[in-house]
Amino acid sequence: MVTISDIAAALGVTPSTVSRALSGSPRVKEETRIAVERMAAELGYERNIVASNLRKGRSDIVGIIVPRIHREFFSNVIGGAESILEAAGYCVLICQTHERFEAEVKALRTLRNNQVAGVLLSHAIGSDNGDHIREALGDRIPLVQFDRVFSDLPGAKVVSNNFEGAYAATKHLVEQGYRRIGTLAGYMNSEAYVARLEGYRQALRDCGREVDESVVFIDTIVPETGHEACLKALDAGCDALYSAGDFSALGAIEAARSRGLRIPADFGIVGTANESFTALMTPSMSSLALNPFEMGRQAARAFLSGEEGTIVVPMELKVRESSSRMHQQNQT
Amino acid sequence: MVTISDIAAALGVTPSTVSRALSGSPRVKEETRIAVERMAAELGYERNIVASNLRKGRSDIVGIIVPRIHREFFSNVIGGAESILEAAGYCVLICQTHERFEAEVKALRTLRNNQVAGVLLSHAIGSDNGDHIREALGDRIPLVQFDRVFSDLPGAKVVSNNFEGAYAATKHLVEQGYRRIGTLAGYMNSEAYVARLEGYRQALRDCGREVDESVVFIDTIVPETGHEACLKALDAGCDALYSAGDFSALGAIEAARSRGLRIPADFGIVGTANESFTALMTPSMSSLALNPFEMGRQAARAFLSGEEGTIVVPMELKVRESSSRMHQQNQT
DNA sequence: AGGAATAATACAAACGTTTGTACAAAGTTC
DNA sequence: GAACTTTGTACAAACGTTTGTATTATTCCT
Repeated sequence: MVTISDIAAALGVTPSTVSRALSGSPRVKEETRIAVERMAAELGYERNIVASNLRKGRSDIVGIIVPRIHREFFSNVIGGAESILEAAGYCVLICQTHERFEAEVKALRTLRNNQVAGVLLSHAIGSDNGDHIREALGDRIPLVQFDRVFSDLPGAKVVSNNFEGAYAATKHLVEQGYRRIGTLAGYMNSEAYVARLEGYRQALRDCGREVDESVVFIDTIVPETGHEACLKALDAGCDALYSAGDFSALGAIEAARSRGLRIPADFGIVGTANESFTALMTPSMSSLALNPFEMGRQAARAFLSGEEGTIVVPMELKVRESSSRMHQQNQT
Repeated sequence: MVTISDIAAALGVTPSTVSRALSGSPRVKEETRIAVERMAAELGYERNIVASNLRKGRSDIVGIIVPRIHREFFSNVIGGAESILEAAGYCVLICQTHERFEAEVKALRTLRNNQVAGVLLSHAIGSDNGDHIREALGDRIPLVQFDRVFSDLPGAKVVSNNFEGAYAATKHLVEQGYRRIGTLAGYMNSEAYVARLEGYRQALRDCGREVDESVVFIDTIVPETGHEACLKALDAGCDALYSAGDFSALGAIEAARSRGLRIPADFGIVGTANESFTALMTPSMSSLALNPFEMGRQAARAFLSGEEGTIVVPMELKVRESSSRMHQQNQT
């Protein structure tokens, strides 16, 4: 491996001059800089990033911690973040938590020990506060949270307008003429789900419906729990559900069908996340779309700019067959 | 930050002893090791990985280069690899190429400059040979290729049994009574697609059909190109297609429907990759399933073991509605 | 031209770890 | 008990870069 010392020796200057020349310091003469650059190219020099990082105390790596990389939402966030960070000269280190608190702690430690320049994080369901995050990162490593955020942590946050989105989805179900609308609410230690639940409640109130907590089903996130909760909802007289996730909605649809109900005539549902299968299944599933790619981009930009605010990325209600009782044709 | 020197000072030993104690060298007394470990814990010491990497000349980072992280196949490979590597104490640096040669070169350089311990790679469509890979990695950084491999490069390779899989898929279409079976063959600079095409051809021959190259459509990989190619295939009298990708198959189904054909009665299709939407759409799409998670695991294991062979991960034909003309009920 | 101000470079110390070699103390052998 | 091995530590250099300070060369002014 050729080092700056090799270049320095070849040119009869010192390594420090070479270093400054290569990093464009104004303290080296234009002429010298050109000579250094030419020699570097000739010798095939490439900066040893590890040594550079050691000296500078930080790296050009940005860590991203997500529950599961193969979830469509998260892989798109990562894709969006990467597109910005890569252009800014950073690279991306991915860690998965599999929704487990311990894995999140370990990932944070790994990133800190690698002296990452920053961390983009969507916390595990298993974490119910951000103390471990604050402790692991200290105040030297900037943090940007996205989607699932702890609002008491410092740093930028990128979220969807969950309240407004769930509000719109619920109102849509009301407008479609469904009588009794329950919700599959997800995990209550995530503020995103809490906000969606609030949006659901507010929409019902604003439409003159009463909010019946007996048809609010929490901890529903996978098809199995969605299925189970839907059966209870049907028993409680529901003819529609707003689901805070698409996978639980999938389970709910199965459940409704197992009772012989027609969708959307007898039973309506709107999911959340706009997973790609929602548009392709039959009946196609209405879903409250997140914008993961844009969230990733915003998170990366927030890291780069160092600004601390909360960025809201709007959601969009995709009305499809599963909730279109009134022959609306605004299918997406 | 507390360093080994701090520990050494606190204990009245030297940093070298602390270093050896912490890495479990037999050259330090059990007693000393315990004292060091206790003091390290007390002071909250954590090894500076960057410094360690610099000294050792390599890091505990494994780079993974994929065309697109948000493609289900690749994100699952990454998930599989990560599950093995994480347990072995490595972490994972992800780079995307977006199918572009230049981006692949840049990613390789980034990884090399970060002194990664190894690289797992599925090359971009835009790369038609592996010279840049060999050059970038030299013989110091081990390479494991998966899915899309250049067979002339050294190092382990993890592939699907593309030939046998495509053979089975094509034979299945024959057995379902389709008369004229074309193929959407994908990109011919990827050996995986070449092998699938060969499997398709061999199956037809073995079934006593003649291979008609005019219904072999290459460079079909997205819905749009699949759609277009399918129209041509229909014009050429095809009543079935084996598609080397699911997305092109999706476009093909649209195309067949646009001609008023019923699926699978008038037109049959089998895709490849078993993307999650294939099972959920209507009619559900038969697909030749890859096993990306397992491929990722195998690639990671190959890196860890350092063995050089080719590992074949079997594909599985998922027969669903889009090719089930004969009332077979082996739906998955 | 002599001195001050400025520009360009050299020097040297870090960053925190690992590891080859040297060294001292303890244990073994005859 | 002297010579020799074994065991445990200390010493010091190295990994390649960055950066504060010192030094030399150049320019500018009166």
